[in-house]
Amino acid sequence: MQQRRGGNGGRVTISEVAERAGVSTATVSRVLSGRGQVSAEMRRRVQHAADALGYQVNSIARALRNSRTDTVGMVVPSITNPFFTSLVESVEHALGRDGKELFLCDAQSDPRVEARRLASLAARNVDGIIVSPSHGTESGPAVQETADRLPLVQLDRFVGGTDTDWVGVDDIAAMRQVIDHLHAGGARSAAFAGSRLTNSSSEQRLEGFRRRAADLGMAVRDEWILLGDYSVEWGEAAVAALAAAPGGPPDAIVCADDLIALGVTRACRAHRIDVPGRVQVTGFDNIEFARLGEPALTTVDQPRDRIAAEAVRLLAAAAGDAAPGPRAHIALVPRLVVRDSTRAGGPE
Amino acid sequence: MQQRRGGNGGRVTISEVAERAGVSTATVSRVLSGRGQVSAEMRRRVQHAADALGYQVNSIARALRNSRTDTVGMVVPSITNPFFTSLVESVEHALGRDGKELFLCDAQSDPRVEARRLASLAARNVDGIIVSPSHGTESGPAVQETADRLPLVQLDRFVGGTDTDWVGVDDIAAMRQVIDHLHAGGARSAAFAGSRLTNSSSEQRLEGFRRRAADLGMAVRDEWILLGDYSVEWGEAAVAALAAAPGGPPDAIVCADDLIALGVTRACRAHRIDVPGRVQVTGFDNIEFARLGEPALTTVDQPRDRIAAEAVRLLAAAAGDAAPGPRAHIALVPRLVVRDSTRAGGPE
DNA sequence: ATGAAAGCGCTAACAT
DNA sequence: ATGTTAGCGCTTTCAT
Repeated sequence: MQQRRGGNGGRVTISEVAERAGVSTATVSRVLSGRGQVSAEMRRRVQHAADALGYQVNSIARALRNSRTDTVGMVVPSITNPFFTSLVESVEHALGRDGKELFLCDAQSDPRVEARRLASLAARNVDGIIVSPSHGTESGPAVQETADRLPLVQLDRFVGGTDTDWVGVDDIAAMRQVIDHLHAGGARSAAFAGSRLTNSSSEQRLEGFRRRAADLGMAVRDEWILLGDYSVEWGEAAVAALAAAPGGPPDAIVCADDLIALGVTRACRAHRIDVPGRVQVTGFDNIEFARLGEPALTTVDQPRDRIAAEAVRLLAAAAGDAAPGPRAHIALVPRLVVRDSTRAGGPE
Repeated sequence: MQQRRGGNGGRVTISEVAERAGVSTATVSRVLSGRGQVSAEMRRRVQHAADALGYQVNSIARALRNSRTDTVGMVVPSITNPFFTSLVESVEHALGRDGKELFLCDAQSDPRVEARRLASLAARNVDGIIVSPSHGTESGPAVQETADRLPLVQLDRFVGGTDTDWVGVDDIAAMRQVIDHLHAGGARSAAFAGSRLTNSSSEQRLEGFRRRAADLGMAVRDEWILLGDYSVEWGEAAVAALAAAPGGPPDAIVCADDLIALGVTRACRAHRIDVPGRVQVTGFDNIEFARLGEPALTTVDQPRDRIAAEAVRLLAAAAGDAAPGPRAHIALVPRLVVRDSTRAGGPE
């Protein structure tokens, strides 16, 4: 076992390797970083010495020198939200193909924490930042400041008043599919359970819901627009409110994400409201647990791998350019996944 | 808006601040890092210049100089497993109190990926590493090598043949509680649905299950020990196997984690096996979704905040010491959470 | 109290 | 093809 020494953690440096191999540090560097011309013999000797000494690069030193870290930072609103973790997984895969690593931070749904995380990622010289802003307006300043310093792309959510790349889904189009499906299943009135309008997903989804419901002449009462947060608890609370109202709940409850929908279906069971018989319910995101609900959730599947790939591509492009180039806003159209919480069968 | 320049991302350095304030870089450093004696006047001037220029430390440079990064690395087997994400959340909180940040990596349940992540964390000079090893034996070499270089504590899972600190739960004691509860509910035979024995949690939990079931004279047939992976799918598959066997499933199915248990209860619904009437089911971890199962899961609640706090404490202690000191293995006794997937009511 | 200067480990001109 | 050397941005002796 190796003994820990010095402030360095007892790390072997290239000069030790150089000394042992009887060459200069430059040669060692050339061999180990694989750049420049070195003879086979030198290469062998250096490699041997490095192995014998158990040399590992110090990427801090390398980063200082290169001002590149091969690391991308990512900030998500909540690491316990399964949608974001699967998005993280997709991003990691996309990054892996470029030999980059991910430095993940949790904003704890708090713009102040988020601002700290962004600053600290910038201080650590990450090569780029992927952020899903936790707040629709308050996240703005920190996101913009960060974007002014290094490549940044917003993912899924978007914060107003910022000028950056963005990749996400077309919430309006998604909601159109949802409402059409519900309507085909016989729904003539609908409620919306979302989060307080502090982020773009929620806003856009509500907007899409309103628009298409109006198009189809579906009844949407003001007291059926229920805004809380992205959580199971909130879904449960929403049903309690809906059930208590005179006339009972509408024909459908459209949820802004699957967590809420899971809470809604659970509460419906508790309140003995048949789903989808009495009320149809839809989610959004298609997290793994969506299919486990009772009944399994009809929901909108987000193309996470594609979203992640586009984000990584934009970042790489931005890193290459000297000048900031024009911004891209990429909205992918998601797909409706029909399960058992809605009455299947369209017009045909 | 600021323009990006140079290889540096156009960052302001202390020499620019020094020049503007008309002082030396040493003074700037003293002011900004809050160390050393500086007159109030100087402090003011430097602070002013730094603000005007929008100075932010370059933590790469600082880290190279200090060989300290105030960052802790964490590696988990799977970032999509809700148990690990909530553990991450707890660790972040604990770290936040020390002003440290977390660099989170996903091992994708693959010891080779895990080894790469560990090496890369070490290369980035994190101050310590918290790892939940993905494999019971194959994770060994990489974990030990890393532990030889810097403070490391294993969390939750433990890999054999390593000499490091560890914090987790007492799986044997936990299983004892589970089996006693099941037995009190009338179970006289039991199956175990876990993961292949490639990690300590699974091994220990099976061991605890076997021991206590034997103590109480519960029937445990070999074909009732079902080992797959920690996933909902595996839980579903396990029930299919159990239901197909002559005589049908045993009185209880003990699961090594909640994901498996969620799959088990779901499959029981599909197979019209009443839970807890015909079969009692238990989970492990108490993830958020455990209470959402149908029926809600009886499970073992892991004291995540406590586990995280102990881990951070051990890391801090190790960072302080020059010599490696004796190892600590801290096993916390978890608490059984009784819900609807078991027949409640103990002996009394 | 302040400044000059060395150096953390690495890489890339620039020599040879 | 290989070596010499000058820094990347910061902190910290050591002088003054």
